[in-house]
Amino acid sequence: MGEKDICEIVYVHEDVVNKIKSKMLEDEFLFEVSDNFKVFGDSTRLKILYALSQKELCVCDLAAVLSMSQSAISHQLRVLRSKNLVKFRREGKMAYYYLADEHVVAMIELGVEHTKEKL
Amino acid sequence: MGEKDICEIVYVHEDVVNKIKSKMLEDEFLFEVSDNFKVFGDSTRLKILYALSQKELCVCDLAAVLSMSQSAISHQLRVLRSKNLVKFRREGKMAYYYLADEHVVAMIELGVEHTKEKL
DNA sequence: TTCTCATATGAATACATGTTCAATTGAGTA
DNA sequence: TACTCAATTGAACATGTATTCATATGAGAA
Repeated sequence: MGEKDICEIVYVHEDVVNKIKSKMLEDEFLFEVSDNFKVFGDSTRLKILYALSQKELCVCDLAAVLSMSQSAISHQLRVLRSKNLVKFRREGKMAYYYLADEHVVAMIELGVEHTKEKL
Repeated sequence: MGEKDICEIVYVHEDVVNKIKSKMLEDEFLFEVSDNFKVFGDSTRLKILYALSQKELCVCDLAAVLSMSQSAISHQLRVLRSKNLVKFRREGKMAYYYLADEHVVAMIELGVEHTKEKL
């Protein structure tokens, strides 16, 4: 009886727990959702995304705008690419990055809104 | 000339960079926004929030629903409290937690929506 | 008071992650 | 070919953070 490391069934509201459990989304799915939020949870990446929401920019421009090293920016762009939040096109030696779609803008705007409201 | 650790001004699109720089939001503000996203960027916290969006629950119920230790849940609830995403009321020995406001629900829903669309 | 039990907390551990540094790639040019 | 330079990449380092374990708190019951 009772599961390890968890409070014993005896004093849990078993019916409520089961009901909520049945309503919960898949663990794997919620993990994915949180993983998506995580991308926006770093100020460097958020700045990059916000800058790109104004105009497509090359890596070097982004480095200048954020006052950070090209390498640091490039590493973060890699993350953003892997999450399909940004795309890029090559032009000569340069790589111009831009936001993948409108969802990204919507997400940023919601975050900005909610943060403003709490001031 | 040129800033340390940043690509030299010579090959940067100086005009573009300055324009974007002027349009950027305050560093401090964007840091705060990313910090807010970060709270949703952990699956345990997201699960807690999602569970609470169904019904207010005590710590022990949450532990049972998530199949995690009471201590782990309590630590995360502390984070959620500090970010004003959840509130709680005491009833005897128990502490019933519930979502602080509708913004939390809206945020979760947006995250869920965006994640679904990418499948 | 003493005991039980739901919750909270502090320290320690383990793991994840952002940045730097150095080296590499690859496109353009001489 | 050799050279330049924007961008990428890998390894190392430092920092952050989630969970566990042990303990403390504090309310209710005996």
